[in-house]
Amino acid sequence: MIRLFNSLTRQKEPFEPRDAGKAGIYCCGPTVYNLVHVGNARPYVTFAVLRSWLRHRGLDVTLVTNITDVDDKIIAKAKAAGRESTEIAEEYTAAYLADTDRLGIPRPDVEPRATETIPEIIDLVCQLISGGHAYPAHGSVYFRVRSFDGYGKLSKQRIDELEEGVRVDAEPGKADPLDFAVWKAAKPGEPAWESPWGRGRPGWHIECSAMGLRYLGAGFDVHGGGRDLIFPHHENEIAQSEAAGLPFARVWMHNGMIRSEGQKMAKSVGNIFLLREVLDRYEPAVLLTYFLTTHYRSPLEFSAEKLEEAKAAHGRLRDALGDIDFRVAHAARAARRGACPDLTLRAEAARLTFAEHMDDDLNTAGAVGELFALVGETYRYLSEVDHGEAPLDAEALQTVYDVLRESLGLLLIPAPSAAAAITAAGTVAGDEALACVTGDVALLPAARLAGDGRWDDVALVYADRLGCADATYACLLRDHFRAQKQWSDADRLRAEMQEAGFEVRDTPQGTQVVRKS
RNA sequence: GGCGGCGUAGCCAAGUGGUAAGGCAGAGGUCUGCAAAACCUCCAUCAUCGGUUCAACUCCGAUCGCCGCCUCCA
Repeated sequence: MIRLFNSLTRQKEPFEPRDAGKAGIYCCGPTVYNLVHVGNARPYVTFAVLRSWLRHRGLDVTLVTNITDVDDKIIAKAKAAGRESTEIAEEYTAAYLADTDRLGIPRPDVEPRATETIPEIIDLVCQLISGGHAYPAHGSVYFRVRSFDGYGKLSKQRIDELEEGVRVDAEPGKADPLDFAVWKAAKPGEPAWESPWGRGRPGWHIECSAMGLRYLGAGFDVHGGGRDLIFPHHENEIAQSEAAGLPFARVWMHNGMIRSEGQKMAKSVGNIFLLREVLDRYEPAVLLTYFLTTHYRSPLEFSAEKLEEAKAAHGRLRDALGDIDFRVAHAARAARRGACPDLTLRAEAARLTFAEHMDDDLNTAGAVGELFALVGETYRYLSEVDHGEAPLDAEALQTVYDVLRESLGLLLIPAPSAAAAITAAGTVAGDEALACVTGDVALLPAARLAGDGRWDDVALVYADRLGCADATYACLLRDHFRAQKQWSDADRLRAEMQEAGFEVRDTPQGTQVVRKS
């Protein structure tokens, strides 16, 4: 049973989709007036993983993430730059798509634009007016907060208390300072659409109501976004939709804030790190590991140290995958082979525990922890195998490998494929290795050059091989040198391989390489 | 002032009414031609103070500290 923490009720609840077997999720997307920063990216990752998990659980999931491409901030930015606001919107929409694509997570199923939803927005405003929940004034239309009994049910605020804290300058047409615009009259030069109230544009909030209802229908399953959107954004979305007679989202999920130097990462604070800058320095898998090793509702500190930690942590998982694959490939060389039912059971147990964590309000941190626990136990077992205390069970190892790989896949963390991560040194050694190496026409000169100590030329030959992610021949040659105790040659070759982007490890089964990340 | 959240080892971070997963870092050791990886050992009584209970870190209350929202904000 999947349980999700619902911000509306402040507790975990069993997830019961509106339509059996389906799930509709709406995740607040960007207002396109700036580049995406790390904090912005957290919900995108969170809800992509939620979709992934729900699909794994057999649900037909639709994830909608809006792109708000008409808004005061876009207009302000355009004015400041002396450009058209549509131009700004297009530029940052493209940047948003490009940057999030680099994260490597699959796109939402629907990515609607506010500007493509104007008719629905106008319809919604009309309904609100006819129901007495909104009123036109000076070409704008305002939502009458006090007309909706449920106002404040998400943020747990009482209207009277909000009233005291109002800091916004009262706009001339507003009947109540808390009322908010669902439609804004356009000033000259601003983007505008014809409406019953004159030319104008949607207010902030209304576009999400319209798009959520349009693509997922009334009473859809999950609405998500950053915790900072609870008020007023999400509160207002609820008010606008439900006052119009359309039940809105049934479960609200809010991710915690990313912090930098102890404060929320925000443009206004000025402590942002752009997603693209981070991705220039770290591969997506590292950033995803960083995000997912903390529960989505907890605040998360962002720093270089944290990323380095995530890199190291991810490295252990990646290495484990490579090591296990290597062992399976070289199972034939194990001193003793046989069944190890305990390891198989352990792997299956990990699969279940992983699932339990994921079912429990998407506890990715606990789930990843279980993966690490499995890795630790597998290494312990492997160490026993090396000491002759246990037989090598290639099938059990394969099961571990599969569990790790599948699990990472469900978390959308890229795991290197077996072929790319590791290339086995083959099943020959000593003279056989040399025969194998020299038997390869392309490598024949390399071996000779190596024999003559012409390492630069050898490197050139290997560059081709290594470039295509295949270090098999280099491994064979190195095994040969090691078998002949030609240590300086072996060391030199290792250096070349490392330079070509591989980590090199010596094992009883031969030279093992792992592509560096 | 109102609403909400958090406080677990050097750092990060899961978790539970019955005596604390995991990661990073650190110390020592094993393996190893060297290296790397790995393995072994060591490293917390869960902010503080009360209360409930056979039993609490986990429930309740108070205190202290930090953070978020109430204005744009993922």
